[in-house]
Amino acid sequence: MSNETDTPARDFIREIVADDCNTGKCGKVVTRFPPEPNAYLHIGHAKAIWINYGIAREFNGEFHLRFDDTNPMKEEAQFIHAIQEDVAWLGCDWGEHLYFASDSFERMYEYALELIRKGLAYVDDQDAETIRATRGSLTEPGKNSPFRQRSVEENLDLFERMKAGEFPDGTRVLRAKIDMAHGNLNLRDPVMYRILHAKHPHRGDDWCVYPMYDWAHGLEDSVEGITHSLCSLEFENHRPLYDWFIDAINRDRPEPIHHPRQIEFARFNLTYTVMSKRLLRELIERGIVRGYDDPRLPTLCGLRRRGYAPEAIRDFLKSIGVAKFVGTIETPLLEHHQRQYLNQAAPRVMGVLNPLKLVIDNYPDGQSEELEAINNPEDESAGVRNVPFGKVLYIEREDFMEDPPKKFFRLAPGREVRLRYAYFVTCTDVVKNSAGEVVEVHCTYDPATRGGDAPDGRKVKATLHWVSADHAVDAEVRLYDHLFTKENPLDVEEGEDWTANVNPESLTIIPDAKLEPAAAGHEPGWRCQFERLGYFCLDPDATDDKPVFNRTVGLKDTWAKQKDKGG
RNA sequence: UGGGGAUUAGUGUAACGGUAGCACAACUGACUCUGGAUCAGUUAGUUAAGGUUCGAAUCCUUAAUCCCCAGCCA
Repeated sequence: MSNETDTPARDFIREIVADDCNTGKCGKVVTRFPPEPNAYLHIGHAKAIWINYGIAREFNGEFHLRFDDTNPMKEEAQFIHAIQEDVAWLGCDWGEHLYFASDSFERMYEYALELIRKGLAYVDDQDAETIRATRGSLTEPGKNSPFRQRSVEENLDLFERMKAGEFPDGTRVLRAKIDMAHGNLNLRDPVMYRILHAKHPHRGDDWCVYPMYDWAHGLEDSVEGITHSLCSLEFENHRPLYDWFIDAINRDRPEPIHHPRQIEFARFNLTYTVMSKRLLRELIERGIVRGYDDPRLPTLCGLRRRGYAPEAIRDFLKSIGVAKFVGTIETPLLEHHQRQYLNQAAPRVMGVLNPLKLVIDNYPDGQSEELEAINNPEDESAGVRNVPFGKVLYIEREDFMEDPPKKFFRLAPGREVRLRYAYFVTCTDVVKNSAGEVVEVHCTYDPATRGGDAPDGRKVKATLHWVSADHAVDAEVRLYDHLFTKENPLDVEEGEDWTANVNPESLTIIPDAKLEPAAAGHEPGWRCQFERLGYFCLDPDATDDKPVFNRTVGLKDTWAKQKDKGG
């Protein structure tokens, strides 16, 4: 069950927002998620989305989705669609509030003109290299541009001509006139506009001067009436500039524009995976994974394909909290929330990954019957189904041992176990191939135990899942493990490639798993539990005659742990 | 030698001058027609040193460590 109905935790941002509401500093709370349409979203973005959406919802406010599309060199329309799909899938509804920063370009341009007229911005003819060279360093002040003292008229003229397309890319920029000696480098006459003759995915060829993030972002927030602009920690250094720009516009302005409040929170790292755009792209380009939606990736499309439920992702995000400490979350916490949710929500089914034939010698030849099974022991409303049973079955190879150790409760020669929802069977014999491997297990069954209980009250230590050989559906099953073998994938030897820790066994494909009929006939994205094995999700690669399942997450397995400890 | 942040069990996160709590992980045990789930329990923490105070994770001072910033990226 999802935890979403619990009272929300009061993190430091929610306290600030609540305070601003109580003191009348803001009316309706308005937040936003402002992705740049140049990449797929990952679980880290989900935190930002969930904080912004969650706060808007809790305070009965508004949540906006805004594309921060100020750099046509990097942005593509395909991401605009993919991002909307992911945000919607997460369950964050922006309603009518879909915006594009580029729709405000006209307004931003007018504001820029205002700054020029106030002598707070100037056109700089220096090239990028010179600007960088004169910015100074972390410990040394920068130098003023020789163009810093241009007249307002000249600046106005030049900026207008920049916009008109008179100058080639990179020849001029508009800069804010602040302080070339400021300790915060962002305040050393930051660039506001650069010339880019490029086709914009949303505005086409309308513009050839494009605003920089710092100039644009606060204005976007202001235009939309954002009250709390919640972003990640690396923008802390930019807040003084965010505020400076809006204050500069409002200086001597009869009608001041809205001034949102920026608050920063920490991103997080996840063990055994990477989240940076660059690294994710490299994994794909080098063929280490199949694409952005590879189920081993922490991208939202990857998690979706893997079978992660948005409800469970939200529970996870809630559980990690909101603070200013950049921590590393252990992947088992993410998995815990998937199990917790799926345990309530996923119907059970029986499937055998590594089939071993089991023949019931005293069961009549050619006979079969149907046995009733519970669809979800955690949810009575899920009802029951019939599972076909016969003389020849498949059981999990790991569920049989010819020479079992003490703590092994499952099937072994002479031992009686229960076949789930079916009968008690006792192992009487095994058949081996020439290599000495067990290829067939022979048993007898007790007809009196039909349904799974013995009338005489005798107990068995184990219950096995099984599939009738005559009725089995063949399926491909993909098992996933961590993409990296180390908690911190980037922990590599000096000089070693960063992919050195890629786990060669992160994907195991089982081409010939056997499933009960109820596992067939579903739509991609259908989630279920294979009893005793884990949660699985139907992959889009599935065809009509061959289902393909991804293992979302395994069940906890104390026997596996036991086994590991033993040797 | 600059500016901005951070630091509470293994990992996250609460405690807002008054009993350091919760979750995950780990470990016991109970129960079980999933070695799942559930239930009960155990281990384990305030970066350091001073100071203020009846009382400090919390306030002050100093130090240590870590993160971010020198794009015409966001």
